[in-house]
Amino acid sequence: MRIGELSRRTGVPVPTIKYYVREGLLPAGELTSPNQASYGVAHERRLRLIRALLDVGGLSVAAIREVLSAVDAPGESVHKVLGAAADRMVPGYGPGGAGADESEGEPDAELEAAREDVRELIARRGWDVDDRCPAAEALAGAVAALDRVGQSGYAEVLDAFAEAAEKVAQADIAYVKRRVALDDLVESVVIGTVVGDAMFAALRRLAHVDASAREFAHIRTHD
Amino acid sequence: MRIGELSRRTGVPVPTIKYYVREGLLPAGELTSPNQASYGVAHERRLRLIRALLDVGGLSVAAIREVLSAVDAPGESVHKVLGAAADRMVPGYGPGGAGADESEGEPDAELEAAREDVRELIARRGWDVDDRCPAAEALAGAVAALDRVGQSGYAEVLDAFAEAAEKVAQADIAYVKRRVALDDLVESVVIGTVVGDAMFAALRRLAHVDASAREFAHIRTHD
DNA sequence: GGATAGTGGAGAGTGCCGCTATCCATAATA
DNA sequence: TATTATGGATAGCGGCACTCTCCACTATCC
Repeated sequence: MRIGELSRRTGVPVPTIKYYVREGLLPAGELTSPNQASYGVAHERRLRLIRALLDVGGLSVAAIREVLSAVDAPGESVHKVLGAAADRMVPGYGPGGAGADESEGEPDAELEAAREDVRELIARRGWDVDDRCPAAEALAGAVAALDRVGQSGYAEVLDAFAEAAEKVAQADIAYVKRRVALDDLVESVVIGTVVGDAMFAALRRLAHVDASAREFAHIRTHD
Repeated sequence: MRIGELSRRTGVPVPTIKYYVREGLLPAGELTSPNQASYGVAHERRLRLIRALLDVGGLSVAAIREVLSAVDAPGESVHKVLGAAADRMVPGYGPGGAGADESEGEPDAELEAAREDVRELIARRGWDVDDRCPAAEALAGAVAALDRVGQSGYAEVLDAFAEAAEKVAQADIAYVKRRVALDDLVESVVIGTVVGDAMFAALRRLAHVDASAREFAHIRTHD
């Protein structure tokens, strides 16, 4: 298959495919002559993955490159590869911490308190995770943001959220064990993680609307 | 309080505050003389909300403007205001549909099938929800993406996700009913929705890491 | 064999977005 | 009085995800 057909089958414009190749998201086609290359189903599959990560997951091109390099890294334990991929999927991941500058400056009391909350939560649930991994940092960042905005009481729901997250993670793992071959495992987890976030967020919104219809239909706002 | 102090208390640079005022995210300060204005705690609060929506929620400035205009709209039923706000918090929300062009072109079989799945799910759960609202469209978009990437079997987990989402939504509502005054209700729901998404995503990742340690510690990848 | 369309590769350009810099006349502060 | 801060407005910047343009060449159709 040449680039034009790859473009037709995926709906991605030819120049965009070339751009992805340049950016290292997609391997180049196999050259059959100096200016002729052929692409296979692996390219098509990878291209669809890229678009899903981009359009549904909202990852940046740089983040996708990182994630894919973890997907393609060979010969480690699955747990380690999954961890490496997961780290790179948290929004705001980058070399040297969770997006913000941090290093020097005032101590940031909310963030420190939030980190402590997160450590306690992890201990309470008996999770075998590093409390300084990107996901834990992201969680602390969210809790700190609630604090700063005067909704610190919202931390009360953390345990209910964690309970639900465990259930969801169990469903994720069960699906992967049931249906996915080892070769595709990491890729499946990546796509499941990223578009699963979007799915869950949408479902939560639907559940909110439903609950709000029952609770707030006849109550009016201020003003 | 003048703009400098507002800046110091929130950590937002003065030019950025001016920019938010220009963009209609933040009301202007009350003028005390031709070039002197005073800001109150309401401004500080609103500014922190903006930063949380921007930094943690990843909303665009345009989306924040939309959401805030729903927050400030007076005199409707709470349910309607919440619905309006919720609609605007869906990633990719905009005038005329879910981000993509759609109108004309090929029918997009995956998306249609996914919409049908979503309708069935909503019926199955007995949710009192419009199946064409932005959240339902976003869900269909995610399901369609899974389909396109060859993970259509992932729809098997939809019910488990929905179950968990209901639990989370119940916790959200319980929190709001317990702790929030009517005046702050919409704002609290907005912040809870947006940073709750980030919290849940982080928790799911932590639960994944924990589960993966148990399941995949000794299995190696391909290559 | 000749016309037309498509190709790989690479650099430059585009449009949007969230700021940031600069300027100015005026006002607060030391 | 000298310095610093302010409101308001316009212009510029850096990053990002493309998209355009150009070129010599190749494939394909008649």
